[in-house]
Amino acid sequence: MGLFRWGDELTEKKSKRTKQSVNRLLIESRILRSAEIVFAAKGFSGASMERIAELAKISKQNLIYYFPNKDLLYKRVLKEILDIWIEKLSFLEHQGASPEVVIGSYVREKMQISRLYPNGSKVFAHEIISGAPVLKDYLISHLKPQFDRDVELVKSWINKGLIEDIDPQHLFFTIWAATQTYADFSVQMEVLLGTNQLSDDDFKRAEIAVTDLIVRAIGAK
Amino acid sequence: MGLFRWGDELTEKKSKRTKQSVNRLLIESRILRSAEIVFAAKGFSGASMERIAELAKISKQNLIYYFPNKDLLYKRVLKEILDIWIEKLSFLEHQGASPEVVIGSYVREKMQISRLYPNGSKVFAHEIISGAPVLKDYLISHLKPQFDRDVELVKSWINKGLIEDIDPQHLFFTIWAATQTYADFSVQMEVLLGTNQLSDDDFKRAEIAVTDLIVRAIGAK
DNA sequence: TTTTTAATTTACCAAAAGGTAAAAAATAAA
DNA sequence: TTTATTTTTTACCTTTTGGTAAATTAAAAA
Repeated sequence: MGLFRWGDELTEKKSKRTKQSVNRLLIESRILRSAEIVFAAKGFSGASMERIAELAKISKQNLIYYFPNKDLLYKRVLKEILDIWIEKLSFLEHQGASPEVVIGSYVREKMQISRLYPNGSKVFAHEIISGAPVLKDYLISHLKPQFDRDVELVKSWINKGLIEDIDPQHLFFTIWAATQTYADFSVQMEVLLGTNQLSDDDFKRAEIAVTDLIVRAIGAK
Repeated sequence: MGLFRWGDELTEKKSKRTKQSVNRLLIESRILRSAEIVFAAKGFSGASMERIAELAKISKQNLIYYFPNKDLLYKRVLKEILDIWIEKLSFLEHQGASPEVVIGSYVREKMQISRLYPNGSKVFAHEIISGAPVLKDYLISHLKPQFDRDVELVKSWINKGLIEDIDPQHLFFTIWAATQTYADFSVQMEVLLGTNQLSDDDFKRAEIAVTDLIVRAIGAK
């Protein structure tokens, strides 16, 4: 929670749960969902406050009442997806478990996030592709230390002979890419699989395919 | 060449190689390179003609003289990267070769494209993430048939017992994602690897890591 | 019921955007 | 050298954009 200082101020004014404040939270989350959709489709620069307001079914001026400017709204949307990742993607938690189990569950978790939060994932992708103008500091201060620790764990697996001698850093890059792509590039997949929208079944198959592939790639013994 | 009808008209007016027409080609390619950078950084909607012109060191009006509108310029940039992929990424060419060789060289080729044409790759990524408003038809008419053929080849490998029983479609998705990510998400990698820019050495290591990983994953025998 | 606070609407605005139109300058062809 | 063509510049124009300011309405607290 305290990880970010991004626009939380707005909602954190010691809310007693009045009818009004509940309604405010409702509207805010409707706005955030709309913003997520628009940012996912257009990136930060391409998104317009007008369009976000329209999707949220309020006026632009009213949107600005809830989120005084576009930057703040964008940061809040980014924060949401990062919080989800932090919550659900911890590598070190099951430190005792076997590599196969740890990596298997990590991959499955990330696949599920791609399915459940495709828009957040896309917003993140736009941000990184665009050079991470907003997130760079976060990547340095939070992601890198965790990454370094996770890499060490994989190295220890290699040293114990539990998995093949793989480059741990690039293993992570591949896992992230292979799972993230089910959110970001879903349109391409839909075309290639000849479907209108990736179904639960498509995702189930994808999850199995990717998990198997990665597990086989590390050569867990 | 005939694959696209996107703005080629401009350059295809039976050019005799006069000093002028050579200069024109020079300026056009300077513009295309600038456009690629701006589209890569901001996506279509976020890019401005003004900024592209500025990078190309001409006036906006002059830019419009060479490329009458933004759509056309965007399509030309997309066409460039697609042409490169078509030229360098043919799966069926070495049909006789072993799975390991075919997939290995495919992965290596795609990695090199990510290194040599990161901006084109990013423009493509923005386009797909945004729902492929421009490229959807192309994906259906050109990419899907090729994809289907490539999938059949992998299936035949499986049937002959040359590789593990893998879902071929998702294998391709993973290969694309794992290689593409070295263009699209390079900023994140730079942070995590603690470097300012991915070096040739980083790319060499990445190429080996990803190739090994995929080859091991298919369990080529 | 009156006063305070919160939410919404109305009215603007300056800057940036993608372009059009036409004149001026530079180059090539006759 | 004159004429035709290509390139560049200058001057505008409309629409969209993010945002301010203030008035109005709705709801909650005293």
